[in-house]
Amino acid sequence: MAISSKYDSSEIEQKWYSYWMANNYFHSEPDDRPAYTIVIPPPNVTGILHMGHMLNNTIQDILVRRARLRGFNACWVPGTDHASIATEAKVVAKLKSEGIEKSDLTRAEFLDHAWKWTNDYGGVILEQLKKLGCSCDWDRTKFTMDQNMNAAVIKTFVDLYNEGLIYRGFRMVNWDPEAQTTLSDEEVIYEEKQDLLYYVDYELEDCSGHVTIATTRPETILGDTAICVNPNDERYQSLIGKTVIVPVCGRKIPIIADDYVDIEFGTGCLKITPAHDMNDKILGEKHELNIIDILNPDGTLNQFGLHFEGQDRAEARKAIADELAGLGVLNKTETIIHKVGTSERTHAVIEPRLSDQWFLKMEDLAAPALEAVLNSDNIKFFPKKFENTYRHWMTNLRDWNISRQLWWGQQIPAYYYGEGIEDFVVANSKIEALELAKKASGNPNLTLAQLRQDADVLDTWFSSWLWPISVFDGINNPDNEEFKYYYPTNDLVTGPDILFFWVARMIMAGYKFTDKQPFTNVYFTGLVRDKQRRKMSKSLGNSPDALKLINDYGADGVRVGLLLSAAAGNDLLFDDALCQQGKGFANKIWNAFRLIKGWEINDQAQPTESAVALKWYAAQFDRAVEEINDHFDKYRLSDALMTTYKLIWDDFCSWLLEVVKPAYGQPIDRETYNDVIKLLENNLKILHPFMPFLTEEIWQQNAKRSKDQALIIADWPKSHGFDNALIGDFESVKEIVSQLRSLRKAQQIPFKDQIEVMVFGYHDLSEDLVAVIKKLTNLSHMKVVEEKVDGALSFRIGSTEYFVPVSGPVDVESEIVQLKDELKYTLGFLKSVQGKLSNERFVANAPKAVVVVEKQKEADALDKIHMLQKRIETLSK
RNA sequence: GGGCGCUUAGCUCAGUUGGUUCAGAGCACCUGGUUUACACCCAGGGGGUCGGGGGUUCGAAUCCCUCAGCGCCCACCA
Repeated sequence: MAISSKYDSSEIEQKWYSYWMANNYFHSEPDDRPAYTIVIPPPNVTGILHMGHMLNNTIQDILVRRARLRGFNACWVPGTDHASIATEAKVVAKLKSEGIEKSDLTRAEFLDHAWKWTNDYGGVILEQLKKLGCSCDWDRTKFTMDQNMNAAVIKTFVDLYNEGLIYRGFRMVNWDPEAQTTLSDEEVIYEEKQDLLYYVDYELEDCSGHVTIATTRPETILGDTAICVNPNDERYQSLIGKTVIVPVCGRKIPIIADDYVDIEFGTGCLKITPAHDMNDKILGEKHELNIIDILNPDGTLNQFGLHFEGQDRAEARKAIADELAGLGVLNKTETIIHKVGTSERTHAVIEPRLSDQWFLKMEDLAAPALEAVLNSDNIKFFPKKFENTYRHWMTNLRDWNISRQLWWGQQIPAYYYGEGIEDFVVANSKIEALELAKKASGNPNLTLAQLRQDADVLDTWFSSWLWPISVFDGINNPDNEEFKYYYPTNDLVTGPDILFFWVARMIMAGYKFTDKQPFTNVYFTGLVRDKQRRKMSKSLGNSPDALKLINDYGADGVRVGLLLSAAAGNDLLFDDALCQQGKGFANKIWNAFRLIKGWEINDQAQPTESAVALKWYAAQFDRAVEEINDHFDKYRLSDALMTTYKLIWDDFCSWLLEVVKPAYGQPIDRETYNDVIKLLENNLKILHPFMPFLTEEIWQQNAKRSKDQALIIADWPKSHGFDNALIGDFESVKEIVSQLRSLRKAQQIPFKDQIEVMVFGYHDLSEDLVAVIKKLTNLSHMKVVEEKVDGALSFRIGSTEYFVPVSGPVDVESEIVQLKDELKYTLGFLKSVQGKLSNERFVANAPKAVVVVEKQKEADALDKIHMLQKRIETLSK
C-alpha cells in the first residue's frame, strides 16, 4: 500500500487525540512519581481562541508533554474564568439586541441569562484547545464560579476581613460610566489625547478683580469648592483667604493656599473639585472642604449640574464652555495633549468618583511575595527582565479595590442588618451572618428576611488570584491529598500584560494562604502581533482565524510556526509563512519515514559507510539532546525546537539517510535498517512535545504498539556522553563533500561522472569516513600522493590539500581569479596577525595561550600564501 | 515627570565571564538540479565597518560616557 507523499494532518490529528483521550493519558492521579503541575491561565469563559491563546497553550503543552516523557506525573489543569465585567458586558449586549434592558430584570433573572450564556458558549474555547493538541487533564476542568471555587473565594474574603485586611472605604475610585462600575487602577489604560484647556475667570466677591484657572473639564466647575494657589506665589499672596464666585452656579468659595500647586503650570491657580479628582480629594480633606458630586453613575450630570442636569458629561462640557464664553469669563482656550484614563474593557473615559467600596490592604501581603522573586530562587521569571517591573510595582502598591458594581460574580458576603453604613456583618453564609448580626445589633429577633446582602460582586481577579490553590481545593481543605501532591505547581505560562493583575497577586495569595510559592517558574510569552508590529485585535481585523490556521497547516505546523520565532518575552510577529515552514517540516519528516518504510530488507553485510554514519548520528543525537535539555532548562523553547529541527532535517535526513540509502530498488541490510529505525524513534521522542500528532502517527505506524507503548508516554532520551572526535571527523567529511560538490558545480561535472581525489599532506580520515565521502560524491577513490598534481582542481581543509584531476577542459581563468582573491585575503590576514605579534604590549600582556594561537595563525597563513602563490604560478604557465 | 530595556545580514533574532572555533541561525534572496523519500525538495552562493561619536584596554558587538531613534512599565500634573 502506497503512502501518500503529502502528509495529511486533519484526519490523523483527530484520530490520535481521541486515542489519547480514550486511554486516559492526559489524566493524572497522585502516585509515586514526582508531580509536574501546570494550571492554565483560565481564559474568559465566553472567549474564543485567538493567537495569544494559541501561543500560550502551545508552550504549556510542550512543557507538559516533555515532563510526561521524562517520567513526571504530569498534570495540566484546564478551566475558565467567569470574567465578571467582560462577560456581564456581553450578556447585557446580547439582551439588548433582544430588546431587553438589564434594568428591566431582577438580579436573579439576569443571572439566569448569564448562566445560560455561560453554559451555551462557555467551554467553546476549551474544545478549540483540543484541536491544538493540548494534553490537559480534562477531568479536572474548573470554572472560577464552580461551587467550591466560590466557597474558597468567600472564605478568603471572610478570613481577610476578620483579620482586618479588608475594609470598607469612601474613596476616590475609577468609575467606568458605561459599565457603571469601578475599576482597579490596573484596569485603567491611559491614552494620549488632544483636548482643550479652558481658561476661566472667577470674579472675586469683593469685585476687586478675578482669578483665572485652567481646566480641561469645565463641567466640574459646578463641583468646585475652593480655589488653591501656592503660598509662595507672589502673584496671589494678597488673594489668599478671599472669596470668589463660581461662574454659572454663583457659589461662593474660598481661595486657599497649598504648596501642592505648581506655580509654573497654567495660571498657577487651581480649582478644587474634591468629588472628581484624586488630588482635589486629598486637598479637600486637608482643608476640610465640602464635597459636591455632580455626576450620576451613568456619566450624566445630576441635580448639582443645574440646568445641565441629564446631559452627558461630554455634552455638558461643550454647553458650559459656550455659556462661559457668553458670560465673558472664558478667558481663552488652548489645545493640549495629555493622558486620559480609559476603561480597559469598555474604552469609556474614566471619571474619578467618590463612592463606598471594599478594599484589601496590600502592604503585608507584598513583603514575602517580593522576597520570593527578588531575593530567593523560590520563584524565577523567564525572561529575568520582568523582575524589575515586578519590583517596581510591588514596592509602590496601593490598596486593592475589590468591589464591583456588577451582578455576575461572587457577591460580597457582607450582610446589612440596619440602615447605617456600618450596620453589617461578614460571614460565609447568610445563616452564619444572622447569628453574628443578632449579636451585633443586639436584636435577638432579627430574621433572615431582614438581612440584606451587599449588592456588589468581587473583582474577577479576587477569584483568579487563588487559582493555583483553589483548583486543588487548597483553601477549603488544605490537608487534602491532591493539594499536597500537586501544589506548589511548577510552571506558569502567561503574558506580561497580566503580571500585576494576576501573577503578582497569585504570589501574594500563595504566601498568604499556603506559606508557599504557588509556582516555581514563570514563563512570560510575548504579545502576538502582525507583520507590521500591530497588536492583533478584532477591530483591526488582523487576527487570523485560529481554527482555519490549524485546518490549513495542521496543528503541528501551527505549533512549530508559533514557536519558531517566539523567544520568551519577545513579541511574536506572526506570519503565515512560519506555519508554512512548520507544515513543510512535518512533510519532510513524513517523507523520511516513507523512504525508510519503503526499503526492502535482506541479510547482506552492513556497508562500512553506513556503520560509521550511524555511529556518528548517534553521537550527534546525544549531543543535541544535551543542548536541547539545556535550552529547556533556560526556557528557551524556540532554541530547543531549532536544535531539533536542524538535527532532524540536516543531520538525519540530509546526511545520515543519504549515506545509508541503498541505490534505487536495492535492498538495505538488516543491521542498518534496525539502527535507522531506532534513531528515528529517538527523533520522534524529542520532537513529540512540539509536534505531537505527526510523531505519534509515525511511531504507531512504524510498529504495532500496545497501549502502554504509545509515544506520548514513552521515555525522554538520555545522552550517554558522545564521541566528540567522531563528530569532529565527520565535520571534515561534510566539508570535503561540500567542496567536491562545489567543484562539480563550478566545472559542470555531472554527478554520474566519477571523480577521484589525490590527497597531499596529512590525511587522517578513516577508511570508513572516506567511504562516506565516496558514496555522497560519487568518488572512485581518494588516495594519498607524494607529489602535488599539476593542472588539477584543488581545495584545502586544515593542513591537507586535495586535488581533483579532471579529464575535460578546466576553466583555468576562473580558478586563477579565485586563488588570487584568496591570496589577497590571506595576505591581509597575515598583516593583521603580524601587527599584533609585533606589538610588544600584546606579547607582554595577553595570556600565553592567546599568543601561541596568534603565532600558529601566522605560520598557517605563511604556509597558505606559499601554496597559493605556487598554484597560481603553475596554472598561469 | 520617574524607572527599565532595546538598536547585530532584506526580515525575525542568538551572541553566557572582553581573546582560537566571533561576526552567527532561521527565513527571504540569487544560481544550478530527473542524485526517483520529499519541488512543502536537493546542492551551491551572495549579504553586516554589530545605531552615530568618544573613551578604557595589548585587544571591544561585549565595559564606560555621550548623542540619536524605538519600546515597555509606573505616576494625580490641573
